[in-house]
Amino acid sequence: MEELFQGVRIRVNDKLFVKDPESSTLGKSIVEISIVMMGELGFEKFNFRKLGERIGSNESSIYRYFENKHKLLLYLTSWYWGWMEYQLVFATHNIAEPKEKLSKAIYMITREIKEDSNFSHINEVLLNNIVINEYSKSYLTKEVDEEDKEGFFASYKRLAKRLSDMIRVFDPKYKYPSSLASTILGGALHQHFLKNHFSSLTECNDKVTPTEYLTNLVFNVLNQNFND
Amino acid sequence: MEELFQGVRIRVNDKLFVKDPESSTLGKSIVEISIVMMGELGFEKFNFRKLGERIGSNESSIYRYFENKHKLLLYLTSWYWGWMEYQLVFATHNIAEPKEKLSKAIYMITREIKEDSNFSHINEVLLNNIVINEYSKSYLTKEVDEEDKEGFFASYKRLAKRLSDMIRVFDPKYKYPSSLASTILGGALHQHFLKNHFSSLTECNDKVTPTEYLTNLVFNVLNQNFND
DNA sequence: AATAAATGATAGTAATACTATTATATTAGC
DNA sequence: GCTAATATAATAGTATTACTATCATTTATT
Repeated sequence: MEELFQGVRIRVNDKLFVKDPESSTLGKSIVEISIVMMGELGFEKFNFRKLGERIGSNESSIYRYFENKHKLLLYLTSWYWGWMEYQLVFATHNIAEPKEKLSKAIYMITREIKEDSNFSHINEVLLNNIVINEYSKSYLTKEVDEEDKEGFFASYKRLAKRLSDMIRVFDPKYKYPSSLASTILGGALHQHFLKNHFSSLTECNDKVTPTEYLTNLVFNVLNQNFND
Repeated sequence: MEELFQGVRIRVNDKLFVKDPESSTLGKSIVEISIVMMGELGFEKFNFRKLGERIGSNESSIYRYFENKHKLLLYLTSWYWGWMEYQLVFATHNIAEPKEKLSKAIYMITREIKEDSNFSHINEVLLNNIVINEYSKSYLTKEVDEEDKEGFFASYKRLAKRLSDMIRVFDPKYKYPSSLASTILGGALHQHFLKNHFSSLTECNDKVTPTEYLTNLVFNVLNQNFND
């Protein structure tokens, strides 16, 4: 799988940056190190001054790439969901059987990312943790509707659409494919968070994965005779 | 129901405040108006200076009640989950039949709060919206583990426990009662948010409620013969 | 009326989230 | 190899936030 990735670039809405960070060494290191630092400090304590110090660059130079840290978070998470969509499509495209296809999709979305694919300066393992801990902060804002109109959440929505389409194919009678897709996407992040911080609120742990829990959930919900 | 509430007070972990806001008029108006303003401005733009101006009081006086706005958010959401637990217990205590009991519990947790119970200075309709939009910010922090040890999330955990217990009673063989309870709690907030801001990601709307979706989900998941 | 407690007014600090300006380094075209 | 353009760095400055400290005044208690 790795080799094919070499030639692929994840597209991100270009309104999310002032200057494309992929277009220069500094830009790439802003993205690379912001992922490391946001993971270490959390979104609130992370800022451009600290990032500048760490990469040996000037705060003002970072502002030439990203308007502010909110936009940077949107960029990072958009990249992540775009990457996830690619992973999903790649992993499922040759599966014809609807159940197996959906099952694989759920696995791709709910698994813990454990190895960096190394095809770019972006570490997906670290980025996965940022998504778990910070993603909801990117849309739980007063600006969400405007930003949605600008297409800032497009990659997430595309992914959700693909998943709900697979649900529809598997069980055309099920009435809530979009809601279920959202529950899988949101629920996976939430279960990963709970297993790390609120273990009493979940059965998930080292042995029982969010994948296992959510796979069981989805296939018990779907294809029932009493979808009423 | 209303009348009984008159004599009840929702208890909140007293480490969440410096001085009990229930103990004075100023304290109550801090809580009351912070709910209004946090709803209007969102958590990020809300601050103690603006709150002080609005209630005609001094910023420094507010700091005598709450250390900072993060603690205030924890206070408000703890109150909400404590109130929700009370509502849940009250609404289900006389139901013996496990399915009906669980069904009622799901309704209580997932419904849209539409009327203020008027038994205090706290408007539950507005507070419900704050919980939908801001709750996750209260725990998606680097301090979550310490704060959990201090018991700041106790009321949420108690509620989750009650719900998972009802799931266990209804279907003792089901392997993920805690995870499912978390999914109901988190999923309900998420579906309400989606219906307001990302309608393409959910079937929920004015006609189809999150309650309907989640009730269907839970009873399809539970009591299956193939819980494997 | 005396005392304590609560609140208000004012000022000040350190950090954040930028913006603007100018200087210097790097790169690209000729 | 020189020139011009572009990118980055350095410095300074502003408005706002998130407080803390101090002292004055109001309100409640005995």
